[in-house]
Amino acid sequence: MTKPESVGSKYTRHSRDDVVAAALNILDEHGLPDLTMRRLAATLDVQPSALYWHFANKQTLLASIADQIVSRATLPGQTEHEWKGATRAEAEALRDALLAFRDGAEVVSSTLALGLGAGEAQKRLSGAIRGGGFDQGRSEVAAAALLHFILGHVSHEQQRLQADSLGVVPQEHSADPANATTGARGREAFDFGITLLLSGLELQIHAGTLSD
Amino acid sequence: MTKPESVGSKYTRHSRDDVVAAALNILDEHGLPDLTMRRLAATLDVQPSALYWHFANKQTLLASIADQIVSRATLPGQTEHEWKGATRAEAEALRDALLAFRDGAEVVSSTLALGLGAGEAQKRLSGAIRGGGFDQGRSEVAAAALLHFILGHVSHEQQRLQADSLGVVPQEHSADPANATTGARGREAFDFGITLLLSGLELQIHAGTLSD
DNA sequence: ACCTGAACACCGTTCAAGT
DNA sequence: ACCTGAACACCGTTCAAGT
Repeated sequence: MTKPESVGSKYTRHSRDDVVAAALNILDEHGLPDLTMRRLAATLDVQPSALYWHFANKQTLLASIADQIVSRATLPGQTEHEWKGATRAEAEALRDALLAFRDGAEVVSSTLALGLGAGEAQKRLSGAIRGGGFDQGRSEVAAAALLHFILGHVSHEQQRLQADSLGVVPQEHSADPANATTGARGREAFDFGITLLLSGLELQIHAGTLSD
Repeated sequence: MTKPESVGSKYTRHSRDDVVAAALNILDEHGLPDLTMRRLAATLDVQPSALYWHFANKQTLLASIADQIVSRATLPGQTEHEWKGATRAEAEALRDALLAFRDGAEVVSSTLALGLGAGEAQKRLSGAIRGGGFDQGRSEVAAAALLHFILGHVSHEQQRLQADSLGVVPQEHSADPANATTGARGREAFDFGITLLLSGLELQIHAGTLSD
């Protein structure tokens, strides 16, 4: 499935999608630091320079990877009708999608400024928020705030996951009960942050200014 | 001032602080991608290997840089007495400190998992929040949420700053009025996000559960 | 206490040329 | 349409040895 058509050509040939799929594989199995152009080329039995026929540079490739990760964030039932529940569901789906790939949050974060990858995520969030009757501008700024929290939280979570697996545990930081953003408490802390933002946003319905 | 004592030795010698100061200089003038160990060594008129006497690795050096950036986040008047104002003031000070150095937010973010650099920031925030009567655990989780938003927002801001300066402006994303996290609207969007989190947190005072 | 010199094992990217 | 081969200009890190 990852392999190309292999029509009677002299050597293996790949499509753009093949490259992205192979990259996602390396990312999930070895992490972002190991996702190099040279290593990716090697797993495809190809010279590193061949990748530059498919992508202008590594940054562009990472953007495509981010797109794939975010696009896998699908809602389960879609049975939510009120905006808070709908927005929370989008946030949870996004968290799950980011957690599904090693270093997923960091990859998506790195493409945020380019409007790729994370752009789709922000659209979903702001769309759900708009269901609450907020205007376009407010919905987008609120969605950006949600997205920053989500990416930061999950990124933190994933950094710790791999720091712990490497045994690089400075002091008590690993199993510290006060550090509520890891492990089983990860989901709890995540929900708490989302709650703060959503209930704060709800108060804004009857407010006309951005200030307090 | 950056130069060492230069007591009659055969070549220039530097302290750990000299190295950090020079690194901060490179960071601010050329950005994080240009902050390499080799380049840093060159500006200090030293071999790259010399840096490894002062720091175990680049990660550790970045942590010290993050510490410096965060420690510069000082409050102006300290005239706030109620927790919301005090917490907002800490958040603003942190934002200013991050913006004071090119790629400052990204550097601090990258050290978040290690508990260095950003740890100091989280302590300040949770300390201010505790003034509202929240227990230790809640204050820390809330501070983490604030910190994730702050780092994500400023990081986004700084990424766009340098993307624009490089002329890499995909489509209308640069001056897009809908993109409310850049330029003059950056401060506004930042304050809005902080408001959402703080007012959401205020509602939690009379709530016993983490859920909605 | 702080640095040199030399090496190891890598990177991303370009570009003419091949099929 | 997709890839090779070869090169360019870099990286972070280690380690014995010097002063």
